[in-house]
Amino acid sequence: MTDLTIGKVAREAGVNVETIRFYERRGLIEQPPRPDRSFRQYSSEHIMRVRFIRQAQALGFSLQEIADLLELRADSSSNCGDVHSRATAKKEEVRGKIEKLKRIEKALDKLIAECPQKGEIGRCPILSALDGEK
Amino acid sequence: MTDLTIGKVAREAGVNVETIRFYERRGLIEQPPRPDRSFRQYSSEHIMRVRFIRQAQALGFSLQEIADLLELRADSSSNCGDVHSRATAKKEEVRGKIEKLKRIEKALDKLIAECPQKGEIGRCPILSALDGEK
DNA sequence: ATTGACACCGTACCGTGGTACGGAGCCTAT
DNA sequence: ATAGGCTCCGTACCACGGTACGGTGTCAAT
Repeated sequence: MTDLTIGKVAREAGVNVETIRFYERRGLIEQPPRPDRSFRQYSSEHIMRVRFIRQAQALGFSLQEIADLLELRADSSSNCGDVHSRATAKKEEVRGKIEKLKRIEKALDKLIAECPQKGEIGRCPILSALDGEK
Repeated sequence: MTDLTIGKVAREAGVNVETIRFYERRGLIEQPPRPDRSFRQYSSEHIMRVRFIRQAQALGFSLQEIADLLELRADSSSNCGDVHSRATAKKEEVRGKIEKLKRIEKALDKLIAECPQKGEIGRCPILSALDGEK
């Protein structure tokens, strides 16, 4: 029951087997014991770990940033403020991306409004707008 | 004066020489004439083309999508509505990204609010939130 | 004992948008 | 004519987050 092979961990965590090995190479997952240098023997902790990674990814953290978070957690000299600042920085980054996308949305809106939706392509105001300028 | 080498085009358009050649390989830029198989001889049209690409990129279009736009423009049977629909689709895509980022921002906000900013890492509510669940 | 399913490993490949490298060729001015 | 600067080309490399491949090894059940 407790003999978790890589395939079971992958299924439980909803990822591919190769992804587990990939995370291991990246140092995101602890090396599981391997008696007789045979198959990796995982524990349920490992499943948690993979889920942690996926949850953090869903919040926009890169694998490197996730590695940093995991290192923080493992280091008893770190405290909650360290994590707080990581999260705040990420939030600011996300806000920045939103602002940028909003500007793009506005620009597209403007172009779309100018377009008559018919007429020859040569006079398309959208394409013309993309043409010149700096 | 009109002998535009690749370097001049690159400077005028604000990109690297390699980028021009890269765009050419991708079919985004017409092959310029090359008398005697010597250096590429560009026209000011080429500079416009590179600027078009960069403007479109700034609006979130991928190089493939830009290639499609350029093909539309070159095809006399296409009309302004085709471009309009491309722009509208892109806008929807951008809106979707904004929504996703907003959800991430909210989730981060929630976690940040829960964090006491001090205390041992083992009880960090942010890290705990990332741990379990599906 | 054999079969089938899984695990092992290194390495290559995917898409995205370029950048960098290195040896060769060419072109212009001195 | 020779030096410096630009161009030529193919190919490799970067980040990012995986995915795929192929040959071999292992394990459990029949």
